[in-house]
Amino acid sequence: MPTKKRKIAPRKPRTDAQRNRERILEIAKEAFTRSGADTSLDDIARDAGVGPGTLYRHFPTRDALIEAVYRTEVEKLAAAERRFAEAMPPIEALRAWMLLFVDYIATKQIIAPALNAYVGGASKLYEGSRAQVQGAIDALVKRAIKNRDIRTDLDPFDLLRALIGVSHVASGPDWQQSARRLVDILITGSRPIKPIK
Amino acid sequence: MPTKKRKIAPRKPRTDAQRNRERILEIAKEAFTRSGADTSLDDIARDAGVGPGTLYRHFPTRDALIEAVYRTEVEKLAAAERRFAEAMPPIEALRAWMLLFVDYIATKQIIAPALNAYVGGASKLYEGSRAQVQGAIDALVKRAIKNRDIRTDLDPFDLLRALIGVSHVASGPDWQQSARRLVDILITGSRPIKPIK
DNA sequence: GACTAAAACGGAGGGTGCCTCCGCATCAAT
DNA sequence: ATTGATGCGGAGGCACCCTCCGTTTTAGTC
Repeated sequence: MPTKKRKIAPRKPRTDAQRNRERILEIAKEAFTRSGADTSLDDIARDAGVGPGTLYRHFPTRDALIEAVYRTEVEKLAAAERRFAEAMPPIEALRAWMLLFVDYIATKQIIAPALNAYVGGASKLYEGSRAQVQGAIDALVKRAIKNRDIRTDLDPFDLLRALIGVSHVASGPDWQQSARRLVDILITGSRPIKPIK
Repeated sequence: MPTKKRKIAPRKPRTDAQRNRERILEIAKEAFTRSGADTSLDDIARDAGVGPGTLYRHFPTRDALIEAVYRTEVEKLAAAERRFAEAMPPIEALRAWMLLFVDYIATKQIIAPALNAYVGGASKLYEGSRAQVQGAIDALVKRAIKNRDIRTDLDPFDLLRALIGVSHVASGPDWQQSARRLVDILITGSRPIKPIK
């Protein structure tokens, strides 16, 4: 059996497939950002210049497509975590990242439903990017705890949940200020416990 | 012109219309609770023993139907506010109501989308019940402020936003505990400002 | 360059849900 | 009993979802 690793050679992926995939992603990103996450997939396919069959072969479900679009965005968030952690004191890094998170989610409505699937656990599709976000907030919280900026028993995942909530709700005229106030409240509430009065 | 108030007499509403309306509401409540807010409306109509036309005449949009189903639930929340306010000290009443709110929303998924429309302002449909919820939390916060339990600059609407967020996300194995922790954080963060350190 | 088999394409079409329209049935008032 | 208004319901047009499969394109081979 001279086949070292399954079959003889894995063959090179076709270039047209690759091209189509990217084109669909690009169009989908626009469409989702413009018209929300329930845009017609047939429309997206048409705009991308492919048949519906092609779209569905690349992305079997709507969620799969959303997830793919969304993954690149998540990577930017993870990158911001690293940047902030280097440049600011722990508690400020955490605050800044939380604000960025809210802003990010709010402007790209695509993500909200996907995020809900995080905590809902309804779908296994988002596992990959969930880990990224989780990793980012874990790092920030751990760092802030080590610096005694926040209480030791804070579960980062709780904070993530609250953040998703806040973001989800972000819209309306003054949501920016409201979000800022809420993040402040969350951070204040996460400070080390000090008996009041 | 002897017509005092528009036309002569407003005529009595038809009994069959009334009956159908109630039957639709009943079935819709079941269906939404059982299968989520995007159950087929044609199905609901069929289960209620009426034609789709009848359903749509009574409730022109899906949102209108959800709103109607949801209104009775909101009234229970408002009632709870009054009960708590009488029976507990302000801060505890607020906490208890917040927990009830989360629990309530989480168990009846119907409501979540409707709540988002509150703050999103996308729809004018929920104005009525929005006022009820707003009234409840306003009263609780005002009372707690008067008692110096929480900071004076807290906007009740912010708290409502955060609550909706928390609720929206409530699911998964340990969401109950998570929600409790988050409500605690929110309340701690809403305490009067005391310079730390 | 010609050949071949695998891989990908795309669009026709069946299924389902949304919502409207309008001829017909039912009801309140007389 | 009559009548005009009010409500009923389901057929049907539209849009979207997703699949299936005959045709086209491509990578690897000679």
